[in-house]
Amino acid sequence: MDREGLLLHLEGELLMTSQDVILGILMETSCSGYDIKHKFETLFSHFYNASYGTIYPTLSRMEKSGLITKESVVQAGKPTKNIYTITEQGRRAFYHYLESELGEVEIKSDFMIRMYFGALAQPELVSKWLTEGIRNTERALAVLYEERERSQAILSPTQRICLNIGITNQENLLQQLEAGLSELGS
Amino acid sequence: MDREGLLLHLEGELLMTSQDVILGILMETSCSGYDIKHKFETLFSHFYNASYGTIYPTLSRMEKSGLITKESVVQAGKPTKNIYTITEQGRRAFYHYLESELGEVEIKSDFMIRMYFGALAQPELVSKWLTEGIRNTERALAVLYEERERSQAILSPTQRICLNIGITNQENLLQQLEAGLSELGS
DNA sequence: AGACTCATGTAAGTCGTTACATGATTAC
DNA sequence: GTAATCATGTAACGACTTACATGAGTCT
Repeated sequence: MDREGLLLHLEGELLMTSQDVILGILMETSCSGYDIKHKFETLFSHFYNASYGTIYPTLSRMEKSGLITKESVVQAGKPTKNIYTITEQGRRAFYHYLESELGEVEIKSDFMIRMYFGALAQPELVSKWLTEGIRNTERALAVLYEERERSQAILSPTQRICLNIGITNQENLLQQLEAGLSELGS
Repeated sequence: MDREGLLLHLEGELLMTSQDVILGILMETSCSGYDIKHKFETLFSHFYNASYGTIYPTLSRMEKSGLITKESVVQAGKPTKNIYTITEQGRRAFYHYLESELGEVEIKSDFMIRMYFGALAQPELVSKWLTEGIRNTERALAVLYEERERSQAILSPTQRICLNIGITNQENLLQQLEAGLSELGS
């Protein structure tokens, strides 16, 4: 009886975690936790982020489980840093992630939520949000433009797609926000 | 000594949570947990989501703290449902959220991460991701177009901005993905 | 004098997901 | 007969953020 019973959750989703992203970064070049955070804030900013409170404990855990190795580098005039390098086991773990099922986009946009409920707020508040949204988008675009300038020649084909998606998306967003602001202001 | 010490974290960020979004939904109309989930999957899908495992416990907590009231509605041929209605205290809490500082966009896109590391994957895998991405985007667009058809006339100005951003973003994404796929395929 | 960059880490707590548990009705 | 829709809820667990803690060097 019940031949299908007893824990049949073998196909659990196993979504992308910080560990997978860190493995990918270390596939390209060895990094410190600080370097990784910097990449999150520049290269990955429009599709991923994680705080130091995630990065450092994750790196420790990964070292313990043999996915990466640590090397302490003493520097003159700067704090000592820990450079992490991926191991063969780490590479296998990364390829395993690439073979796994594609996960959904997870997004929580406070700005869009406020826009949706904008009719319940005072018009000045909505204008403030739009102005702030425009400023944020311009800042994000500046980072992306700079990245394109700096690394266009060395980008892989898929990185170029990635960057194009980011840039066109932010440009579109900026245009919509500006149109919205002038529409509401009139 | 140390007159600035002793817990000076009075300006904690207090980011948007599910509770704020649920309050916003209930500002417009009373809903069951099931109805709220449905709204998340249609109206909010491209900028917010939450599972039943968040919605139901949040509704219970909100009722206990007096932000909403519950009414059980017995239905013929369907399960009994709990309809939640916002209270005056709940309205105040929502206005308080609207006055709070605008939070950053939180985004984790497995798809974009894979694109970024695409050079490390086999070309067929990348094509599969792109094809899947195109399918997902088309599905999202269909939902948005349908929403525009159904409710264009009754949308508030900011909801129209919201919908325009969603549609133009997805259209742009679709275009970029298709361009990317044909570029890689050749 | 103050701000920023470089650099690492922990502790407490929040927030949220997944899987489990149930079950009638309707549509194909 | 099988899938989808309608409907609610809990328990275990995982992932992540914030605040705290420290500190030298450089730039304005």
